[in-house]
Amino acid sequence: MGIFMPMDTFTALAEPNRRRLLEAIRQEPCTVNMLVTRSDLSQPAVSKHLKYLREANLVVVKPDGQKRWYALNPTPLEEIEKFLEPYRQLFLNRLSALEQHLDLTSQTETNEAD
Amino acid sequence: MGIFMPMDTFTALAEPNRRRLLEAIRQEPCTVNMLVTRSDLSQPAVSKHLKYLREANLVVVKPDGQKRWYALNPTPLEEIEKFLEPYRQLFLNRLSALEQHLDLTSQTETNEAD
DNA sequence: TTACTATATTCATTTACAGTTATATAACTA
DNA sequence: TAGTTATATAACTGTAAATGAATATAGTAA
Repeated sequence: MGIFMPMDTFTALAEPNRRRLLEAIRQEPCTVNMLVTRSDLSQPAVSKHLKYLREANLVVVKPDGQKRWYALNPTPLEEIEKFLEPYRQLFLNRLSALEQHLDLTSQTETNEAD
Repeated sequence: MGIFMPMDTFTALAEPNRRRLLEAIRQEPCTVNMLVTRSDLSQPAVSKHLKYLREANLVVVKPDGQKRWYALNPTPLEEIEKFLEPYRQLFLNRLSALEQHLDLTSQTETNEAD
């Protein structure tokens, strides 16, 4: 009864099997059967995951006779990239925000004590 | 009575409210009440999301009297970063794998036709 | 002690989704 | 045409998790 909500990028990537399917598709366009063979999933399971990846716009399909070629559309991943960007600097110097905060705080307190 | 499975990084980030909480915590360490004020969530809701972020090891807590300071631990985000890396090149030249594949295919077919 | 503040947890309800089996559909082949 | 292949969908079951209300816990202050 609720309105239909297509799956977003983050949710689509939350499922490990979907990440593996996407990895396979990234390396080369795949038919459903190729993905069934290369995963340990049943054919309906693969089809259902592909449906979500389609909703998230992470893959595109090209029918070719009986087969349907699934190919990567990396564009939605930019959303993840953009989210991650402000954090990148942080885990590069590998110092937790709490440690940094405490360092800055004690620094400030030291300065104020001067 | 299944075994306890802590939430993984991808799943923790799949919830939009949790991403917003993490954004706030990234800018500066926050108490729960600060996060309640800055979000439109109830206190129990915030506490529950923080529990998941703790399980995913994305935040650390420092008790300070009644308050509990939540700070960012960016380390688990490297997992996302690592996953994203092979895709980055792809959405930089902004050409879907299917287009590339078709281009290469027609190129090859043209060559074969020669 | 009591009252108050900050935070966490429990409980009940609902929703989303993963996996399976069975079936439907469409394209191909003989 | 019938049979087979490739894929999708429906129905079902089980489980994780989102939400809200009520309660519990722990620290603080009087």
